[in-house]
Amino acid sequence: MFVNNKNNKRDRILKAAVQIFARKGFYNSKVAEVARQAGVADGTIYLYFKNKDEILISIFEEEMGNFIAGIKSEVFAEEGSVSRLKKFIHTHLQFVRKNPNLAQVFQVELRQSNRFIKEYTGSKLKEYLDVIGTLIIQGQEEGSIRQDIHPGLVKRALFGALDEIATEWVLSRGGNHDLDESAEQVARIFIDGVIAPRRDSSGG
Amino acid sequence: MFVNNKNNKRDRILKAAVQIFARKGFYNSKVAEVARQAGVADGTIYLYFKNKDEILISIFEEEMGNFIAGIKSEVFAEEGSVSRLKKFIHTHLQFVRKNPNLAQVFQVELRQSNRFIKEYTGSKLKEYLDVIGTLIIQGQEEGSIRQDIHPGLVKRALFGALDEIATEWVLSRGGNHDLDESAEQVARIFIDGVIAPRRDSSGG
Amino acid sequence: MFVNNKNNKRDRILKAAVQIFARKGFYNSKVAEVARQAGVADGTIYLYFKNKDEILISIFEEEMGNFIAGIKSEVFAEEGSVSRLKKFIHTHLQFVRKNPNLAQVFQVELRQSNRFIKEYTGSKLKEYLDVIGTLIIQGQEEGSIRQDIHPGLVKRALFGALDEIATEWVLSRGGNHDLDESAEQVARIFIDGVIAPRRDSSGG
Amino acid sequence: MFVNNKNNKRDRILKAAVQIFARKGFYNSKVAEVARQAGVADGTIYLYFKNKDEILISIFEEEMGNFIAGIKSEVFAEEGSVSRLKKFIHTHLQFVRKNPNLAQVFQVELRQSNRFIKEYTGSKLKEYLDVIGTLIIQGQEEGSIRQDIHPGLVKRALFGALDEIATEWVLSRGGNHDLDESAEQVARIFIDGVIAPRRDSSGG
DNA sequence: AATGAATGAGCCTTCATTCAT
DNA sequence: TATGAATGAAGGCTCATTCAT
Repeated sequence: MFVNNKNNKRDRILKAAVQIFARKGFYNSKVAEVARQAGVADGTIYLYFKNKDEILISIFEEEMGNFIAGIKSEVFAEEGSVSRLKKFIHTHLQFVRKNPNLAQVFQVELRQSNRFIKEYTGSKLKEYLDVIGTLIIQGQEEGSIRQDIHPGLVKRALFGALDEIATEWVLSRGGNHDLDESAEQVARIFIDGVIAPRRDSSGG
Repeated sequence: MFVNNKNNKRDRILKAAVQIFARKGFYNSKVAEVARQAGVADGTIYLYFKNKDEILISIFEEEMGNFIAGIKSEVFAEEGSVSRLKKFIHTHLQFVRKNPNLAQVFQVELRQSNRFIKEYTGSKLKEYLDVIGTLIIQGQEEGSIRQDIHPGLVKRALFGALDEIATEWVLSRGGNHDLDESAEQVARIFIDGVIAPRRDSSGG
Repeated sequence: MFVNNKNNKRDRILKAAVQIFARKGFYNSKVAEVARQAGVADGTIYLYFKNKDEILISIFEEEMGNFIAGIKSEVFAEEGSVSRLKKFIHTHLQFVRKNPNLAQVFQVELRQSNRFIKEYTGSKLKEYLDVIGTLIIQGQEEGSIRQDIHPGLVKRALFGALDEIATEWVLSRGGNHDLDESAEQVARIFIDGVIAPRRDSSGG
Repeated sequence: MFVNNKNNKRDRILKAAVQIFARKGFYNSKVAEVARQAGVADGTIYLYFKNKDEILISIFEEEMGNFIAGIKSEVFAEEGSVSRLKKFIHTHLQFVRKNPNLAQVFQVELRQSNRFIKEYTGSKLKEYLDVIGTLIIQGQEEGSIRQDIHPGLVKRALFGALDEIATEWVLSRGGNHDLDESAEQVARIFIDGVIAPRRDSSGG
């Protein structure tokens, strides 16, 4: 789908970087290692990326771009905001399950680049969070989601919850639990809350 | 108020490190800067900490220890699991608001230490998460929290949500929103869900 | 004359190290000084040598290799073990006279590297000592050298004597005596002994 | 004999230094280690010695002083220069055998102190070498030692030979040979030479 | 005289980046 | 475009020495 022969080498570098960064962490990965893994010379890296940080940013920008496009089409194929929210949650964690190295970089290593955190306000991250925000707003408009919560807050809360669950899964290398089941649970919590249903309320 | 004058110097180093790490990031902070800020010689640092990583770990271990003790006493002073859950959420974000530097270190810099992430399975972090877990289990026992959710999942989801909100607040230096209001919202979402109340259920 | 232009830089570093180590001593020489003297950057050193100790080891290994080859060809061009022994003694001290810096490193600085002394059982040093050992054995076989001395002991004793004389010469920067005359004397002592010839033995 | 209760602590430091220096080498021995081994505080060392080098110098000066006095009385109890020379050789190597730690420091570690080698012209070492020199001169005067060798050269050659043999013995921790037998051999070589006796010369 | 906590100068080594080929 | 040898700034850590107690 995104086969681009012209940027063959650039892609190889990016793939190599994902492997290395995931395995050793950003700060402990050497540019020379990425070059070796990609099968190019050290200097070649700098023909495609301004510096080490830019490799990380590019991984995020480009892979995240693909992922956002994908999750959007999945989510908006559903009908109704609540269904779409469920779909979002499942798709997010499925992506993690299917791309553990990339997820490791997203979850953990990305945060180790100061330039990323401090300077990169993150159009892509913002765009991703806004998918959630949009869902919430639409739900509020259609009446299926309560009015007294801020979309901007929900999107952070939901993203944080998914992120933490993904991080734990990634760090424990999937040992601890089933991500699909986790998705089910997160959906339940965010949609219906943790509170026990009030029996008497339906009695009238 | 500070009990131990003996560890005066150790404390000063720790406080200084929190400042410096928060301001410049762990990897961009020099040991010499921490020393200068603490008013000690470079070498003195190594009388109290084995290496730079150990300073970070110690910040976490010790401050987190205090915080956990504090939040536990606050939370368990409340009656009922739902009230306790609310209290937990508010206290977590209040702590962030009152200790922005420390929060910055917890939220962002701590994750830049490989030793922390890879080796430190984190008894303190686990202990903190288990406060939430315990609340959920007690709520399930007393019937106020639904049975079909896993405490282990809720604790991750709630911690992740709070963590993400705190991170955004810390990175935007509090510009974007009011953390107390955010706490209110998170409580609402986790307890009651985002779904709109079913009108007919109340039988009116 | 210098065969390999390729290892131009490695050679320059080695030459520079000999100069610096001889002048200031191994432990008081800074890698940066060697680099400056060699006209390369600090980091370049580490493209050719794993660490500071390895520079010292390499000096020994390579220069000693050349020297051993040279002294062997000189010595074995002579006829008869006694003549060969004389030649060995003279050649050893001539080398010292002609390469005072290198000799300084061999005599003094090399012994300051723990790795050298403790770990380096020294194939080259052993090889050198064995040149003497071989001479003695051959002399014993041909009857020109007495049977009641151990070649392994003679080689140590002779090497030690030459070494000490060289060290004194090196440390006094040649001021005290003429090395060729010293060689003559050492040959005399080791071959004929210090004892006065017995007059009556010649049978009058 | 040299029990000096006043300098109890100074002695303990010196003894400790011999142990530590012998075990780990001068440059790899820490002053703090010597202090611990001696059972004193780090700072106490500096009440008795100006700096680390001075400890080494003092070991040499003081132990060497004792040793020189001892070897002199042993040697000059003998009659005749040749016998005295033999006695010297045996006593030197016996001392090594009986004081391996001290010998290790003399043979190896002492050379690692630049101040020692460069600045310390070594009155004690000179005094020791002069014991040999005196023997040779007396032998030449009494006619038992040949006139055509320089006492100054012999003393260096003999000291170097003994030193090298001792060093090997010390580094191999005595495994390789018997020092008394070595002494016998060295005496034979230095007195009679390595050359085979000329049969016909005595034949008349 | 004794302590030992504190000092801080010093240096080896790493590694992101450059540039001549 | 591509190379990879060369660069050199930067910093964590050590340890001999000091000094207030």
